[in-house]
Amino acid sequence: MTPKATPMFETRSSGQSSLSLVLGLIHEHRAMTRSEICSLTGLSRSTVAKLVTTLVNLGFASDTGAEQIDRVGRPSMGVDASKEMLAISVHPEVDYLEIKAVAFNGTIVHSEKHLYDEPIGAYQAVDDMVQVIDSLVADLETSDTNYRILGIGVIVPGQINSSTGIVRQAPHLQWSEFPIRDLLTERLSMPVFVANDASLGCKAEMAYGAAKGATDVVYMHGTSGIGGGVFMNGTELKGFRGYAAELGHMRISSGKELDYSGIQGTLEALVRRDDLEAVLGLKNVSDEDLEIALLNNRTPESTALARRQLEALGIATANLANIFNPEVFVLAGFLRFLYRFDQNYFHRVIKKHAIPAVLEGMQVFVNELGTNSLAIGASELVFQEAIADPAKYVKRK
Amino acid sequence: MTPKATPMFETRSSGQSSLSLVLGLIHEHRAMTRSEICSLTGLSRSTVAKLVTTLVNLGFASDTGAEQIDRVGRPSMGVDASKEMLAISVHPEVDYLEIKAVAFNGTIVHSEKHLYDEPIGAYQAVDDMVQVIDSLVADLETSDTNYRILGIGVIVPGQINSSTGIVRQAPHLQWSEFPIRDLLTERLSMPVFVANDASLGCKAEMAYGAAKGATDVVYMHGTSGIGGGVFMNGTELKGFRGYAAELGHMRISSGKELDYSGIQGTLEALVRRDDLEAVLGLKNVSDEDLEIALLNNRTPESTALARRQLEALGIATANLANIFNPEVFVLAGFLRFLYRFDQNYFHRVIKKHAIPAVLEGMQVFVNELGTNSLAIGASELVFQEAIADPAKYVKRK
DNA sequence: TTTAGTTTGTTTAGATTGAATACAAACAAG
DNA sequence: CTTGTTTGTATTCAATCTAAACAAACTAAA
Repeated sequence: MTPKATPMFETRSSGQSSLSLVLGLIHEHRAMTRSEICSLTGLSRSTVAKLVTTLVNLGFASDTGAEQIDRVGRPSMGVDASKEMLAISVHPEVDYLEIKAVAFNGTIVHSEKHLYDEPIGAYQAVDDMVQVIDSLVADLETSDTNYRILGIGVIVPGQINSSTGIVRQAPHLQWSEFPIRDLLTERLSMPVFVANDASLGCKAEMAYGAAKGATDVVYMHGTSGIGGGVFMNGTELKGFRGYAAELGHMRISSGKELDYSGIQGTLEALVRRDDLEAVLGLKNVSDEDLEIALLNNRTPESTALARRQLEALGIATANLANIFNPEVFVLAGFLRFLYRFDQNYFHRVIKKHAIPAVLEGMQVFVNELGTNSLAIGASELVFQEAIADPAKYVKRK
Repeated sequence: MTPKATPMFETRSSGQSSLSLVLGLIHEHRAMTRSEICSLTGLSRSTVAKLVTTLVNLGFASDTGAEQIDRVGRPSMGVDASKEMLAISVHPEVDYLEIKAVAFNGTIVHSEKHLYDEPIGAYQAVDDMVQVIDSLVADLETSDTNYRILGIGVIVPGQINSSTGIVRQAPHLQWSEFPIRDLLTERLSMPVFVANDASLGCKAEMAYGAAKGATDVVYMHGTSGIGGGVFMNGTELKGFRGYAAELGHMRISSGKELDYSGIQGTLEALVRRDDLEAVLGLKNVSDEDLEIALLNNRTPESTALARRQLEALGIATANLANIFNPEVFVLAGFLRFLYRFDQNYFHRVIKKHAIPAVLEGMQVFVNELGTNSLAIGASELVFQEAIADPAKYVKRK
């Protein structure tokens, strides 16, 4: 008997089913009525009824009574996204490890942060993650609510090969070639997903923040370096190996400044948080403090520097506008207040360097979501997987 | 009665059906056996039999007898892509108008080229297109073969809004804001599709040329300016309004040279075909002649210029590698022989400016397809639409 | 030549999904 | 209390694809 060849394509039965479609809508809206589902999906009432029942039985949603009032006709019954299905987000950083639990309806059920005095190695970090998650799982199991954990989403400040789950390079953590996904999967016996921090920030802003409703989004996040996330036509730009959207390394000038990767004239080399702190006489301050100082204590020097950085950022933005023709541009991290320092100047720079057609209808926003943005993005990694194949996740006894 | 709200999503019945899947495979392979379809799609033999029968009845494919030999087992029956279903490609350029007819199995059935002594306006061009197509259609109707024309694909050297079919700006043709799709649809009563030339070149190279099999491809085409096409994860990068992939306008230097759109330091301003011609003492020569001159008559001046241009092209390529992490990079037009002038130098520049991870496994190729590449790309616009909904196209009597 | 084994085509009988229809239920406005 | 509107539910029907059984067409080996 010849081994059956693996099909190149997915056939109907395993494709995007209506069950996924409805579950995705419930997750996105947190709460909705059956009739809303009908009109949004175009499915018939009988089909929606059957699908919702299935989802309730699987534990992804809960039936609420009829609640709508003040309208002609029989009130439609409500469906809520589950409060019990959870994703756990894990965020290792230079000086802390943050763990949160996010429910399928978007609420943050749990949050803890462990500070480190000194940077720890990759293997030590995994040990710590396992320990914290194990004890969190134990807590949740004994809780009154019947929680069910669908998986883990790891937020990594560095380059990730999304298909293998290997951290290729995380300069600030000083990790490299570290197979974090497999290590965690092995020790936690749960699905584990790994992604870059900027890409998760973008995902979250698109789902619930500044870029809500947009399908073509470019996101830039300024921390020590500049990370990027790009979604085109609603799907993430990953590239061949998953290293796409390294926007900070884009070269825009012939200058000789080096960025964190030793490359000349790049965005990251020209727009530096350190330089902004230095010109204001600060060091290692929080984003909040830096924002206040930058916007309120304007000196000729700080203005000149901010202008120079805004020009570089504007040229980069114009380049990205020419390349991607995005609907929305989101600036996060310190780029948020660099932008606010002189929005008008920034837009003038863009206008000078982009072709007019791509600027029509393009909007620039700063991030809206705050501290929970990355955790929500990480939870989406887990939830989207569950949404794609809800039948796989049976309700726990 | 309330008007039924338009569904946001497509439900199963209108989604990607197995019929489309099989038709797409037949189109791609030109000829294949039923059993190959089974193993590639994972569909059962009975389903494949039914689907193929449907496609043959619709006229998209023709049954061929069992032909396979020298293997154990009953020979599988063959299916050929139709030789009678046609797409017509239309290519207006500064000094000519080229019309070709491409069959569903990829063969070029007809080709004609009309030269112009002087540039003609957009409306005159449409008049000419209509006239040529009408007479071509009349010819095909009276032919022995029972041809059926599915639609028209227009190749435009300029920016296209793909959703509205309006030519936003075609600098060489001197067209702007020209609703070419609607004008042609109205006068030809056939489906008309319009796309940018570089994007079609990329599509063709991916389907049948240098980038065959790749899903993440960046393509750059050098003519007078530099056009680009990008496909990520198998789908074209279009952006919000369809103006994405304007790669020639990417800024990579702080120099003051202006490109065709009056923007400083862009790729298009630094890598110019005119300059190559000038340094070799040529003017308005064909790509073939320029290639021979450049590669064979190397002078210190031409070498210095080619090196400068290769450096700019390399920096741009590195930028695009960082942004897209493509699997394959395709260089077409005069970039083809600029690359061949000194491949090693080009690769050294890339290595210097790109982060190492994105270069792993990335391949640089020159275009493989020749003169018919754009026509094949344009025919794909038409055929992909037919493949998506084959039942819509009933067989002509 | 015969026989066994392999692969494919064909027929038939389900399984699954979702639409359409009809009817009942729950509401607002007269 | 009636009418009109909207939603939930049950039943029927159509479309799509699988699975299983069997027949057909081939190779290879006895």
